[in-house]
Amino acid sequence: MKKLPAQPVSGLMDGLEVLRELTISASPVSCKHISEKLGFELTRVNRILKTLDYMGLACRGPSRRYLPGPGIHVLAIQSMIGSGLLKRALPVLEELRKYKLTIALGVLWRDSVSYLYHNDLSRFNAYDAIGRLAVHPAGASSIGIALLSELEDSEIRQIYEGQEIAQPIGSLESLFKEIYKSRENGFSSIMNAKGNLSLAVKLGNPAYAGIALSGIASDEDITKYIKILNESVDKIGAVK
Amino acid sequence: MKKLPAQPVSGLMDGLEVLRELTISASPVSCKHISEKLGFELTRVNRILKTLDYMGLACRGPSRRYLPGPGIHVLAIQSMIGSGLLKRALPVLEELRKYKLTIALGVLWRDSVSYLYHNDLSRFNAYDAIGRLAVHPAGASSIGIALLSELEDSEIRQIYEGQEIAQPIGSLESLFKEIYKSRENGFSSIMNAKGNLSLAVKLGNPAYAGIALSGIASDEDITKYIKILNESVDKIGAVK
DNA sequence: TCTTTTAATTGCTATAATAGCAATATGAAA
DNA sequence: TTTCATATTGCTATTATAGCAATTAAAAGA
Repeated sequence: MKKLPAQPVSGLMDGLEVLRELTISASPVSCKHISEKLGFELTRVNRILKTLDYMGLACRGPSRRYLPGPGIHVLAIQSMIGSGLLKRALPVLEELRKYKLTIALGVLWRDSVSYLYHNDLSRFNAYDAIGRLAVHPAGASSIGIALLSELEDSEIRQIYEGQEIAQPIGSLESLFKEIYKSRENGFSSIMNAKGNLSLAVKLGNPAYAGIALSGIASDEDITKYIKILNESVDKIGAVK
Repeated sequence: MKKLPAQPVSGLMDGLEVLRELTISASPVSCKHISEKLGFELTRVNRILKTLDYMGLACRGPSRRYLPGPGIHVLAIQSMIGSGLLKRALPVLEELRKYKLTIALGVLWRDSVSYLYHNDLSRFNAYDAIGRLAVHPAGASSIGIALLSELEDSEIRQIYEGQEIAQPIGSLESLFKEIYKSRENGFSSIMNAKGNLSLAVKLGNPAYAGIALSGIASDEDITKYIKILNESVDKIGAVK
């Protein structure tokens, strides 16, 4: 982890954390919820939300809860431009459709994975796969496990302090077991309720995203798919 | 414009402005450039950039200039999820391809328009149109003019203070002439070097984006296209 | 409809962060 | 190697902030 600068701008750090929580919440959220989720003092959360509201990045909805405001469209597009990941990754991910598996690209923030691309059994064209932007618990996602495995144990414990852990993992102990396996293997592997596997590898060093193939029969040789995923990582990384 | 809250978080406001400038810059930028562009004190810009660096949202490149860091991918995906605009707009924009015109969706920030979607003469499928994420001077864009027309004259003057104004507009006086026309018409109309028209309307109230059709022959009846654009706006607005 | 409960919002002020000047350090350019 | 331009940091007076508690505003319940 990078060293904290001598005079960090704490309003920027905390403010962005609050904004992120807004963006990945499926419904409007209360000051109280954010305060508890992020461990921030209630008044501070309120002041941040009112500042985001002023900037157009949040707005107060019914029941005095907050949701993203119209300014989020502007920030989203600007961030996508600055990121350039969509442009680089799309052709590579589209190429993976030939395997008829589910393809995903996602990122981790705290205990959640956000998907930029998710192509269920490769059935969709790119814009449907992109349009399936969604958030899932990190513990229930092979990408989530892969990316959590890059964090320090203490940081992981802090993230999950006071949080429930989603099925199928169910406990912090089980989560760590999966994380340790991922560290050892260099990829993560999760089996779903149907007995199929989801395999994920990390993108970037240090990792900022993960890509996954899932729907793999559990008796198949997974080394083939790990190789395919790692080649995709190399291609995405190489594209200008 | 919304009222400034009693205790705004100034680090969040200024910090996000700096981040935006990073995201839309085609190459790494210096502290000095950002200071002059945004009118911020140099040391403050440096502190903000160091904080963004710490957060992973910026990193220091060669020649001590800054560019977006790997964390921008995470913020980009989260913002896109919180925005939901891509999912809503894509089907509507794809429908417009039947007119064989150039289709665009973009947003305004300061003197720049950022395009989420830009489909040159409708030739591309969605993912190429999305992948053409780019930034252009607002004054050279029909979407830019349409969105600038929503701002107060004083705010526009402040944005362009000390900035050069891109061709074909060329001067602040010409820019205001186009803006006044857009306010009067309820849409903006720009003619390019080839004598074709670009028409844009605003999306959202207050507007947060614009959509445009361009490559229209200057002798065509534009009311047809204005109607089409306004219908598209209604469709995008209506989709959940 | 009225009362109670919950939580957002704001007043207030001691504390800590910050703004920003100027000095220093670091690369880039000559 | 020297010079120049700009990033970075030291320093401190000033201002913003943190956060408690009071007040206000909804939501929920009777």
